[in-house]
Amino acid sequence: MRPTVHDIAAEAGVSLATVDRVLNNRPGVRSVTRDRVERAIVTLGYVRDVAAANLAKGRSYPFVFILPAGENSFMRGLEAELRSAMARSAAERTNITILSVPAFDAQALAAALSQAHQRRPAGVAVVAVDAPEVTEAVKQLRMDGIAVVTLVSDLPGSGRDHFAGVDNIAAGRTAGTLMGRFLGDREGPVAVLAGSMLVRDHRDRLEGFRAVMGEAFAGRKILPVIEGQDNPALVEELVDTLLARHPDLAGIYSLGAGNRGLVAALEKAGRARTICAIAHELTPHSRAALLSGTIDAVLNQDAGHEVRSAIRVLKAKADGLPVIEAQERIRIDIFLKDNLPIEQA
Amino acid sequence: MRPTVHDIAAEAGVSLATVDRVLNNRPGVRSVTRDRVERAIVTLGYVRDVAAANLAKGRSYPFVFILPAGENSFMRGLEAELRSAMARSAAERTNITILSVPAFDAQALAAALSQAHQRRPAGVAVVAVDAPEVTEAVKQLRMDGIAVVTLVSDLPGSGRDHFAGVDNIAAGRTAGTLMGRFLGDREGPVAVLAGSMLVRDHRDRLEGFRAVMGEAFAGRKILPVIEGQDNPALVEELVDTLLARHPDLAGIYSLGAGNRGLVAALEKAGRARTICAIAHELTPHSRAALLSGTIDAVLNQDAGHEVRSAIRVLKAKADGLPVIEAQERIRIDIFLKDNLPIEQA
DNA sequence: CTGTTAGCGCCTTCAC
DNA sequence: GTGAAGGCGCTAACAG
Repeated sequence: MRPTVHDIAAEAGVSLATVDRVLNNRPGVRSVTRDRVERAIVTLGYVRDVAAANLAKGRSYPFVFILPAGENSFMRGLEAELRSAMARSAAERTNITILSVPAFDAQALAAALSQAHQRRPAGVAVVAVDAPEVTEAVKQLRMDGIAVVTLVSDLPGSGRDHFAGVDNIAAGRTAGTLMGRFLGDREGPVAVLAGSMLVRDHRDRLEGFRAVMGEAFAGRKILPVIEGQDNPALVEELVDTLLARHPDLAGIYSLGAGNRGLVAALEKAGRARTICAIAHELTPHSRAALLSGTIDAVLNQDAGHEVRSAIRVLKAKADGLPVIEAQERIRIDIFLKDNLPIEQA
Repeated sequence: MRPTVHDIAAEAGVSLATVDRVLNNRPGVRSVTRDRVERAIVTLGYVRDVAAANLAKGRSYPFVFILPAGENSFMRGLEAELRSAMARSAAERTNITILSVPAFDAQALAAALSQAHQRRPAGVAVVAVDAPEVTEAVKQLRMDGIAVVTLVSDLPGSGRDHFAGVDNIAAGRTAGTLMGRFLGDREGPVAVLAGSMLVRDHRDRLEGFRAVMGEAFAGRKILPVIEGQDNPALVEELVDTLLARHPDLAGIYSLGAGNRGLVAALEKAGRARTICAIAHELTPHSRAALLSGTIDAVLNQDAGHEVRSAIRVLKAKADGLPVIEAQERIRIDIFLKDNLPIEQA
């Protein structure tokens, strides 16, 4: 049987209360006594039963999650994952509130952050827009000891505790390698379609993509970036124009959302099979387009992992515990039509 | 505050013990009483606190894991993951024993299974070899109410409770699509290198690969399968011969282990960059080869996920609880040099 | 059939 | 500074 607090108390010749004080390094123990207890802990190889500790504490963690509103399927999927995490919140002793803000709107986001602040939560997770007022709002939270995790899109320089999202430079590089190799010797330029250069994740993907294309496929021409605001209708319009203007277009890298518009435009023009399309985020639409062959590859970040990681990290930070960064790293999934995961209910 | 057993007892006008009996559907409750309790559970929206239940039960789960011995990096990585799960076993109330058997040896595996049987564990996880004596041994375990999960390589028809591994037909298909697209118009045949046709996972990958090549890249010639027994030295020898015989070889799909040998042979022959190589399992060797460009893509199954999933499923089966199959599905990861995960310590 | 009681391992008053 | 006692939510004897 593994040792318990009783065993330590016996071994050290003190009471349970004292052991507990040492365990949670609370004040009120002479350092001699503390030493004795710590020695007992080591010799017995004691490991605290976290479940029992939480049970006794009855602690719960109030968190606020701030997500962009709108039709964006990825974000709606993320919200669904969050809601299913909330369903488990009884068991996990977490208490989550969702705040919704217009996409790409720094002002609104900053306001939401201070609204979150007023609730005095133990932690906040936010899909960041890279702007000074947002950075400032995050700093305010941190100054009040509230843990902050950026989700999906980062905000470096804000002092956030952690970023729960993928390495978007690497994601852009991955897209570049796939594009270059899938195209092979085929002639023609490649277009890049982004949501907005206001968010860090899109900027990073672009940087990675351009870097690889420059290094490994230097002969390939990259057209200027098109910004579709993650809005399917706008994306469709822009791609219509693009296709009309470039009859020799060989590939499109869509690094943001709104892929419904991309797919519609490609199919309408009858160029779904001839243009190599690489997009981000597995949604019902991108999945269908992958299966039909309109999209050739989808890079994905697992929203469920991101949400669960954010919650784990917020808990750890709230308790002042260390985070094993390597363990919280979110992978860049590559999906072809052949390795699609089973559709969830 | 969420409702507890006390609240239910009060609401239903019974004692704690009765509530507990209903909760764990143990016998000894009149159906009228049972109904009353169940109604209380629903009206109060009660959710059992699993942590507290486990604490009270003090239950622990003795499991046996049977793994192939040998140098195979993937299997050693799997074992490492298992050992780190064992390190957490205090917290998870699990008690794991590892049994090691020679690879691809059905006799030895069957013997190990009955050795595991004698320990009367709550569950057994096994990397299966597809042979009648193994199937029989698994059936024996199941007949004694011991849960059995196959790990990495499946054993259909054995009545195992669950398979913790990837869909290897899909993995083979994925490799096929990547190979076909990476090669593009480039001429030349493709070779397939397997470990052994005795294990199900290798057979399945081959099937998927051939299917896609036949459907989508029908012009491409596939050479007869080479079996390297997952042994680097043997693989190197076989690939040496292969390369000598086929100066026009365009690609190699290595669907088993022993990739050290493959990499050595390709580099020795100076054909590392001209032949498109796709392999399985991310190990220190395949990672290095991916970075150097000798291997073009690696398909991976996350050994950590597999181990943790196997343990979760064994626990659930041991408790007679249902398993959400979709949630235990193991993904097929695709790695290029650009999206390699950070190296773990 | 049903209820009482005493823990599981830990934390938290409140005395001393 | 330290200790004793009670309780977190649930389960498991053991009585009735």
